[in-house]
Amino acid sequence: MDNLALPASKPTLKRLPKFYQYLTKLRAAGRSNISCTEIAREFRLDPTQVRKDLAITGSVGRPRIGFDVVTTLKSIESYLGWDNANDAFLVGAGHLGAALLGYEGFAQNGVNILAAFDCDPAKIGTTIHDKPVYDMEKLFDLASRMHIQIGVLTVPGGAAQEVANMMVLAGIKAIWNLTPVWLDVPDEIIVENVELSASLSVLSSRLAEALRN
Amino acid sequence: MDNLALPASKPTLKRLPKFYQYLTKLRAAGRSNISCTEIAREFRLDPTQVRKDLAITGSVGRPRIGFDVVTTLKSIESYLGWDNANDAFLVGAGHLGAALLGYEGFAQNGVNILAAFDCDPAKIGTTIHDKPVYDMEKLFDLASRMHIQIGVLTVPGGAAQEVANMMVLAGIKAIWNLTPVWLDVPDEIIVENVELSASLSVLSSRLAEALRN
DNA sequence: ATTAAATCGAGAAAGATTTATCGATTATAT
DNA sequence: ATATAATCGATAAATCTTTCTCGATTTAAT
Repeated sequence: MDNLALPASKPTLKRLPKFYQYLTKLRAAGRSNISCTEIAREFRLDPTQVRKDLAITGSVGRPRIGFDVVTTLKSIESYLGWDNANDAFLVGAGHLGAALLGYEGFAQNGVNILAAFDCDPAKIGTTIHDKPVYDMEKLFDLASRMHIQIGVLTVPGGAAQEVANMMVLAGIKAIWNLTPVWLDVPDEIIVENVELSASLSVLSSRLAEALRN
Repeated sequence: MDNLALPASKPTLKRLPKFYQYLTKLRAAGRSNISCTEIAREFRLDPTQVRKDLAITGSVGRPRIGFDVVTTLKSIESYLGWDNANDAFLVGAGHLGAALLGYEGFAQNGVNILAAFDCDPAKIGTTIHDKPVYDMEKLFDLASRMHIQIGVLTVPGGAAQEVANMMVLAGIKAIWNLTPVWLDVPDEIIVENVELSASLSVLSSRLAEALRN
């Protein structure tokens, strides 16, 4: 398992999980192989694009046959690092946090949420979707002692930077940021922003434009 | 109000709301103007990029002074169509749906959620964050009669396509899709996908790569 | 066995986005 | 008043991403 792993562009990284999900469905339906052409049709992409994306994961296809479904699933899993999951803490057990605690996508994406943290006494000590909710105060201590690598940030915007700082101090390497706040963290910390506001804005302005014409 | 509105690229459309949020903070702090250089520093972007983005909205700056905060906020609002909000229905009042019903970002982004729909009898008839929850059965009827333009999709993946079809039939023009499912809808329907899974996957694979080195 | 059709992989071309360059403008300091 | 430094706007260059082209490969049909 040498894992030379070519670097993929962000767009590629975003398409691969979609292919994965689609391939999973195919496997369940008993399909043993699939062509790039067909995957491309499903997602309205260019077949070459799909081929290039899959090539990065190390998958190889055969003319007239396509790609083996099971092998390709394994290639994607391995390329994306889903085969050895990283432990994560979630901070902010509000509605969004609770939604994410019940999100089955974590396990599938190589992320293993161990616990949630909040400062609301009503939530501390309870469990949400079987995950314990601890006092915010314990975050630093637990995260550093358990060598947690990923932090999921679902606190209100006002607290985001402060919590992020704490995560960094506690040794967390990557932050999945679901707040609308741009986080100021050291360069070596990986931050992925889920910009709900930005996405909504794209929708609303595209609609506004469509309605003008 | 001629609104010739130059078309913006998607990246631009995603950056503008960030600038907006930042400018809002500046306004609250009493700042009257800001340079592209400073905005760029805040978001680690190229100053020219920021200038181009703002230029699209019609904002003009002055050398040595920068952009007027209040005027620029107005330009962005107007460019993104936030000044005349579109009505929306949300379908799927689970945790994620509930989180979004309480999300103050909608109003700010030109989207006005009027109601939620669900098929769970325990939820039907209640309100969540002051929004009524109606029976799914009523979606088509209400959406078509009220000329709802935006649908927010937070149902489980398995129901996504079916609900999307119903939205389209009811005359909805734009779908904000928070399910991991790729929706097959007519070309003229605007779909914005919030790919939680994809975003998480980017995080986890970037972390996997960082840990390899 | 031969032909035809589908698909692959590699590389070139096109398109989109970001970054760099440069002259013009304007507040601030001398 | 003049010089200086910051910033703007426009254009050009560079980079990144997607799409196109084409020869090679492989199954299925004749």
